[in-house]
Amino acid sequence: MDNRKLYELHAQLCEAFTSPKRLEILNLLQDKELSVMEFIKLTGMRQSNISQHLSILREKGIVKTRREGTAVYYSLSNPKIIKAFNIMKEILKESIEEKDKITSKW
Amino acid sequence: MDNRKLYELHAQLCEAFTSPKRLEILNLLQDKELSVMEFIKLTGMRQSNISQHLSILREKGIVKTRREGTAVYYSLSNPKIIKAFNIMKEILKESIEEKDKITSKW
DNA sequence: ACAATTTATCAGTATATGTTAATATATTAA
DNA sequence: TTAATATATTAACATATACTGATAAATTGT
Repeated sequence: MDNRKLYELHAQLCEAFTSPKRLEILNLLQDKELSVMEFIKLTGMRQSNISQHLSILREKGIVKTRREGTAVYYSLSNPKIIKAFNIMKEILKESIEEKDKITSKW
Repeated sequence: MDNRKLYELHAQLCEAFTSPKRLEILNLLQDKELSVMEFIKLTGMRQSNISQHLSILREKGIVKTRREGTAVYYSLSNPKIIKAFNIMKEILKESIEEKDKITSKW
């Protein structure tokens, strides 16, 4: 595939991860599926807001859905995403440690 | 660290990766350092635009700089970011393959 | 068919982001 | 000090995003 096209897709994927709320949602989905009602109880977010965030994640193919009665259950399409998140968290940790090292010299 | 705070930081980091141009810049920095002039030659982007993108990457601690005369050389602060990118690319590849599988049934 | 429950969508508003052209700053050499 | 070169910053504009409250749609049980 053309590199420019790949950067475009990669960038569009990352847009999903620029919201703390969506990251919270994805972290809750690490090892289980959840319905919208369960998200509301666990996060305290508004129903419309949660549905919107889930809709964004679904559009991008990051989560998939399964209906059971009136409830819709969400789960990760590709659990590999957790691996990417863990690397990001390592980077954040190292970045914070680096900052601490510098400020501790003052 | 508080989870909410971590999601906030993680989200802010990912904002850096929502621009195809910044991803192109970071990919060029995979194994070498580059000056702004070199970026201009390699990408064809405008000088002000490249400086702005580099500024965003530097603010977020993703790249670091080294001055040599009038030239400023940019390089990755933490090469681990490439590992995260590679996982993302795998996910994109698998996502595309999945779509192909579905459409080939029609 | 109707009510209750759960989820999705819409309209409106506020805030954030990316791009360009112009200008400012920093460094070096003459 | 001045000119030349490389980089950074700014202002202006256009576009995109997030949130809320209200409403619509889907499913189930009576």
